[in-house]
Amino acid sequence: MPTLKDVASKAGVSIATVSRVFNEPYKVRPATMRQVREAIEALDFRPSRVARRLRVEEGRSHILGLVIPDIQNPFWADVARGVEDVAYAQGYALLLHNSDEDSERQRFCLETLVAESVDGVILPTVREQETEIAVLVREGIPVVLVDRRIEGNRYDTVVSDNVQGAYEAVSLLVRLGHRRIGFVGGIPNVSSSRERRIGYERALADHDIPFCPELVREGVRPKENGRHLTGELLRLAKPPTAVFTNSNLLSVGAIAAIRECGLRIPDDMALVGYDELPWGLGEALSPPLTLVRQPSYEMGRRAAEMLMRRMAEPDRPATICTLSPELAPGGSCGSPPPVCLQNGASANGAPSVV
Amino acid sequence: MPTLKDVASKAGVSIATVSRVFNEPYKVRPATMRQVREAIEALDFRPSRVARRLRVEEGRSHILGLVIPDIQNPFWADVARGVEDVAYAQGYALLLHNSDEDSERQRFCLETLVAESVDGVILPTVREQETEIAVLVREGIPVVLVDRRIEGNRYDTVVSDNVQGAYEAVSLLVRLGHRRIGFVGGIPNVSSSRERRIGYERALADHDIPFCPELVREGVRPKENGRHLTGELLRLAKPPTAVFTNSNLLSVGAIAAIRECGLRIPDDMALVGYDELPWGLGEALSPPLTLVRQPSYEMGRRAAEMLMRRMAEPDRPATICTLSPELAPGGSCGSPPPVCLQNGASANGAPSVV
DNA sequence: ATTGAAAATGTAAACGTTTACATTAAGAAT
DNA sequence: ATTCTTAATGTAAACGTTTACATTTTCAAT
Repeated sequence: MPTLKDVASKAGVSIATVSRVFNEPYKVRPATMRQVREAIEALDFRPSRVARRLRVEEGRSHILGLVIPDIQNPFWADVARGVEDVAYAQGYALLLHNSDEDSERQRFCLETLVAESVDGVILPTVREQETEIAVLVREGIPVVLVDRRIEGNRYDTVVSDNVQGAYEAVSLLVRLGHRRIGFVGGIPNVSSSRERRIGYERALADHDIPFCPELVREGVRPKENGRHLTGELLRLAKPPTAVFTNSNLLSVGAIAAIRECGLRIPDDMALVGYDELPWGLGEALSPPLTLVRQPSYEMGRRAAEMLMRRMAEPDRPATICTLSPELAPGGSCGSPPPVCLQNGASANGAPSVV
Repeated sequence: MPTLKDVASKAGVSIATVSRVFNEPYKVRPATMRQVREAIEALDFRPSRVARRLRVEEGRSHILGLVIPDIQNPFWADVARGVEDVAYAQGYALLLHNSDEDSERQRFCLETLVAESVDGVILPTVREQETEIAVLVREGIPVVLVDRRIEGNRYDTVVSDNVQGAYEAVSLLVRLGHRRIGFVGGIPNVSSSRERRIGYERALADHDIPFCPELVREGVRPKENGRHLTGELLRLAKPPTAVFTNSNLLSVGAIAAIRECGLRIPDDMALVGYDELPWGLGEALSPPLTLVRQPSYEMGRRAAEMLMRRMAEPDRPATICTLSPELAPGGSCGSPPPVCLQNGASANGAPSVV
């Protein structure tokens, strides 16, 4: 691998001049420029990003870190793709880690990112009151949270309006005549889950339906749980007539559970999910799955853009970017839904939309 | 960010000693060790991987590069996850890029990886007769190919047996009585696509069914094409009675096309796909999708392990690792299939299995 | 106590850049 | 021609490690 020195001696100049060709081209005379360019070409030289990173003041290493729970979840794959696309557009490389919702692994990821002196990090936190982020903060590495927020709003964050999304989903079911609506949720101590539950309860309250604790099931690990939790609901003495699942994976589990019980969707059990199934596969089901769609790719893009902006202006105040989810009607909730997208005052007291 | 120097002065030793605590602990006296450890603890010091990377001889930078066409495709997400898991287990970080099947973008990715002086790279090549890899080879950076091979077998490669997979899928359709079987394939100049077509033709030949060119459709970009290509087949004067789609995405498109034409699966049109749908969603369809399942996660794992091994022994001969695909029966091809998995001599002349 | 070998530690160079500063070259103004 | 100003280039230090080599310490053997 040729170095600055090689190029310099080949072109008959000093290494500083070669470096300038890359970083401050206006400072080098056209004639010299040409010589150097030739040498670079001849040797097929590309500067080492590693050496550069070591020398340059922070914020210019041109690497971004992304830590997500699991790249196999299409929601996160979308986010990752969004991030990568803007990174690529700006010449940034992307260091990817899967945290697996595991604090220990997350700690390792973040420490690695610090040790690699990345310019910035995008991550959904594992939990509320997260302490791991401190590592980044201490090093002055910009962070953007995505999908999940942390109380205090001290960090740039991109979320979608989970309260609203859940509110609309549940309201739809109510309008279709359901009064016993099951809630199948994920890890309760991440903000997105909690907010969806708030939306659920608020929708019930607004329609004068009493809240019934036994209809709420929340799972810690999202493995087999969609099926398991839904199964519990179905076996209740007085089972719900509709189920609202809180993530794509939970929806898939719920479908399996409902089928296992020999019930039919939507005749015996109505279903509304959260998050799109990959490739719009929800539409390929029969009946198609009604769900709340989050702009996942867009969330990734925004997060990356936000990060770039923060890197440029480290002192700007933290902003929360709230994107709107969208109710995508299918047949899984019963008779085709009437117009239902309420675009009004955001249902919760979410911080300013950017 | 504290440095070696800070730790050294705090512990009252030289930086070399501190460094040794990390790299050659047996060379430092227990008493000194303790002091240094305390200083490290107190300052929360973590060595800079960047500086380390600059100094250390190649092959120890502890970063791997992964370039895949698209992380949003669950097949690649699986592969990526497999790679990341073994990387994590060994303390490696992972630099991820999406090439988008685009040579230009792929070139950029590889150049970045070189500039980051990664220890090794895992990639499915964009095309046969790939020239971009030369960059890596010239720098002596180990490469492992995955899913697609390059003629000459000069590189470590992990593939699944595409000829066999396609052969079994088509044979199944034949056994179910189909004689006009459509072939919907992807980019023809990557090895996996070509091999699947070989399997298709071989199965036809072995069952004395004439090959019919009009039944073969191959698309370049996998966007809307599953639907488009299948549509073409359905509108033929003499349409096929069954369709074999070559990737998960193509299968989804085919389902859409078949429905659009008002046909029913499997009564009016039988369907066998390739690659699992995410989360086994193929099983949630009605009828469930019959498909050839590749061990995608395992392929990622193997590739990463192979890479580690090559990094350890740069001079070992290139090996091709061929994994077996598996026919996963569903209802989409008609009446439940009889026993069909042929485990015999591999159908093609694939190189030695590792 | 001395010696010597082995173990522990320190010193300093190197890795490939960037950049402040010093030096030289190039023109413009006299 | 001389001087001055500005532009172009060079020099060398720094970034935070690792490691060959030099030096010091330790301690068993005499």
